[in-house]
Amino acid sequence: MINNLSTEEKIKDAARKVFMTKGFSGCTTREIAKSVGINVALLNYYFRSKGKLFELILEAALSDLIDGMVEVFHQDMSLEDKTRLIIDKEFEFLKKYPEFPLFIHAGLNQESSDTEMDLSSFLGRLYKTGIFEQCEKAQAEGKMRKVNMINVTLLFMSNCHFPIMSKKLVSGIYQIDEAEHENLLIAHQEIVKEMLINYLFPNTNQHV
Amino acid sequence: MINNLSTEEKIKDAARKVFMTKGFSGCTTREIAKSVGINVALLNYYFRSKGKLFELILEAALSDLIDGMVEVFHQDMSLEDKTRLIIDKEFEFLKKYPEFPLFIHAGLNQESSDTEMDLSSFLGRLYKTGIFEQCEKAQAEGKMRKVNMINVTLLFMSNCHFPIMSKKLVSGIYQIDEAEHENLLIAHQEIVKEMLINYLFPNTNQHV
DNA sequence: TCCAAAATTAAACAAGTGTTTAATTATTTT
DNA sequence: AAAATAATTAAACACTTGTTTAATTTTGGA
Repeated sequence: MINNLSTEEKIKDAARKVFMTKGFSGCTTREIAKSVGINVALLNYYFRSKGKLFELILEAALSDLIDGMVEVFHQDMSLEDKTRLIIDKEFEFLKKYPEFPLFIHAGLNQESSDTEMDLSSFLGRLYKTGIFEQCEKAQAEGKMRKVNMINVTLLFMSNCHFPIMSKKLVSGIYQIDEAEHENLLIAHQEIVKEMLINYLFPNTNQHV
Repeated sequence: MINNLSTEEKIKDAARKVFMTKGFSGCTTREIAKSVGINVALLNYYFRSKGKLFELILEAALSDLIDGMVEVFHQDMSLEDKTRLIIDKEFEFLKKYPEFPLFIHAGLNQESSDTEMDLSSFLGRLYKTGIFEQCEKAQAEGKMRKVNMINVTLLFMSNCHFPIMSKKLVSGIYQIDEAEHENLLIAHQEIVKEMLINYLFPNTNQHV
């Protein structure tokens, strides 16, 4: 049993990699098994089915997404600083794992399981950081624009996730190569930061 | 041959519907054929292979995307008005076809064909509208913020496409139902308009 | 050392996959 | 109306799919 967890973890790692790049129906269990160096039956021995394994990976990815936010929200800094930090961290993370957003949104639309995935637990984790109170207070004091928090979430995610997941479309239309697209993202990161801060905190309009 | 084009078109319509919701590897040729009421062989008779059919649908979808932009860019109005109009049109369109953005981006990452899809033709169609000159002029006159046009494109698409494609994630985390999400989008549409106009045209800062 | 439990495999299963072939029906042309 | 072409189908092909079964190997504790 010494290497037990290791095998299970190796399968999860391989599955994550394959599912992320090819999606649920875009790959086979044999492909995953092969990339670990094991038999297909062993995969089902640990995870019962392809669907169960996929759900596990998807749920873990979603958890990672929330973790990233929570880590920033939890800190003791101004909302402006949190805005900058979260955008920087998100861009940094997504550049490393560019398939992440597409995987999550396509994955949630995947009917791999009979029961819809329960995402309600994530809200509690966000609440516990106190970020909502901090925003509420700032809004009451007129320091932050009065925008519903779901809209705020949407603004952040839109402007961080989409630029990464649209790489093929954008670089295809504008005929730019890998390096140019990287520079595009670097510039965009600053644009997004300034735009969101200007919009959400209109009074604190000075540049950093 | 009287109903010839009709059958071909019926297959394309069905394929569009099925591919959009389930993706390339998420559906079967038999499923598409069945939904048209024809034999699988007939599908290949017209389109040679599943991959060819998919490419056709994807390319048409991309063309539609560009068409929507071109239609607005081509008109004789201020950049601010074009901004408002294009956001309104985009939201309206995407509410009708919410699978559209995910289909396009997942589709471009799909390796259904050996050759990468050529998107360079779309750039020409955008150029011919004169939108780039109009922006260049406005930027030279200090009326528009000096931002690379690719970044501008990214800002628009991010804030229009992402809110639609993230429906499952957002409504799942925040536990809101269909109707509430619809209201969320209505509010977001206005937020995006104001935010983008404020950012891109900082001098013309008064509200409409 | 021996044994039971766990880990791993080869092989098979039944169903589904994209695609093709050969035949049949419908339509157009002569 | 006959011949030729186009549209459509049933059936098969070869292969892949997720999953299971039964057997084998490895491992940990008595």
